Amino acid sequence: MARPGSEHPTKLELEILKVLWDEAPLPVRDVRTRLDEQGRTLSHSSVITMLNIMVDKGYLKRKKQGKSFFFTPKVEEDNVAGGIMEDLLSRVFDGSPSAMVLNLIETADLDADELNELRRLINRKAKERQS
Amino acid sequence: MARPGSEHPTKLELEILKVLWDEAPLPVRDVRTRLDEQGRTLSHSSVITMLNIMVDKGYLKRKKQGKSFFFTPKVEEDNVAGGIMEDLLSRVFDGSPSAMVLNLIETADLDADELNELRRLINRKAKERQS
DNA sequence: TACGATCGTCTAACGAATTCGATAATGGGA
DNA sequence: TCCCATTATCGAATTCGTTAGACGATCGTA
Repeated sequence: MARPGSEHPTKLELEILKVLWDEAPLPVRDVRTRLDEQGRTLSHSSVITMLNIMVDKGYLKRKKQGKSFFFTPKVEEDNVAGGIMEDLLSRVFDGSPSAMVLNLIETADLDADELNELRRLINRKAKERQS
Repeated sequence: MARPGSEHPTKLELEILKVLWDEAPLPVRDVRTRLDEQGRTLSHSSVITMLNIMVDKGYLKRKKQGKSFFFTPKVEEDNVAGGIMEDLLSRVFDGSPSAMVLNLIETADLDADELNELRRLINRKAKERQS
C-alpha cells in the first residue's frame, strides 16, 4: 500500500554517481569532499549510508583497499541517462520523441549554434542508419 | 533532515494531470474510471486524497457542481513538461541540450521518419529565430 | 601497550508519496 | 419523512529517500 521504489537513481544517488563517473575508485572521504565542493554538504555517516545503499541496489561496487573501502560505479552513465530518458519519454511525452525535442527546443530556448549542433547529430545518425 | 518535496508533479500526480488535460472538468468518479482504464486502479478515497493534495499544491482547482466537486488543471501541460525537462537537462546532462538529444536518439533508436521529423522541427525553429 | 584518529555498522528519525478504511454529510427517491 | 446511495473528510499505515548520531573496530604511533 505504499510507494514502489524508483527504478532509476534518485537525485542524491545521481549526484554521487556523477562524482564517481568522473573519477573512481574513491574512498568515502573523497566522495564526501566532492559533494561538499558542489554544495551538497553531508555528514560522513550520511555519505557512507548512501554509498552502501547504492551498493545494495547494484549501482556501485566496493573494494577494501588497505584501511578503507573504495567505491566504483557498476552502471554506465549513458545507460542510466537513457533509462531516465526512456521513462520520461513514455510517461511525459507518450512515447513521442519529437514532442520531447520540441519541448526541449522551446523550453531551453536554444540558440543558432545549438540548433546546428542538433542538426549535425541527426544527420550523423541518419547516415549511420543507412549502413 | 528529510527529503524536500518535489518541485514537479510526482508520478501519480502526472497521471492524473494527463487525464484532466485530456478532458476537464471532471468529477472524482470519472477521474477514477480513467485511471482504472489505464491500469491505475485506486480506491475512491485514494483518488480524492490525491486530487485534494493536488489542489493544495496548486496543480488543480476544484468547483462544486451540484452534488460533487469537479476538478480542472491549473497548470499547463507544456509548462509542466518543460519544468521536468529543464530539471533533467541540468541534473543529468549538465545543461547540454545536444547531449540530451544524442542520448534520446541512441536510446530510443529513432527511425528515419522520426529523424526527419526532428530535422523539420529544428529547421522551423532556426528560421523562427532569425525573425 | 595505550591513545587518538579514522573508518564502518546500526539504528533512529523525519518528511514525502501513496493508499485506503471508518466515518460523516448530503441529496433524492420510496 | 426516512433510508440509501453517493460523495467527502479525516486520520492512519506503509514504504521510500535522506540525514545523522552513537557506538564499535582498527591501525599507527608515542
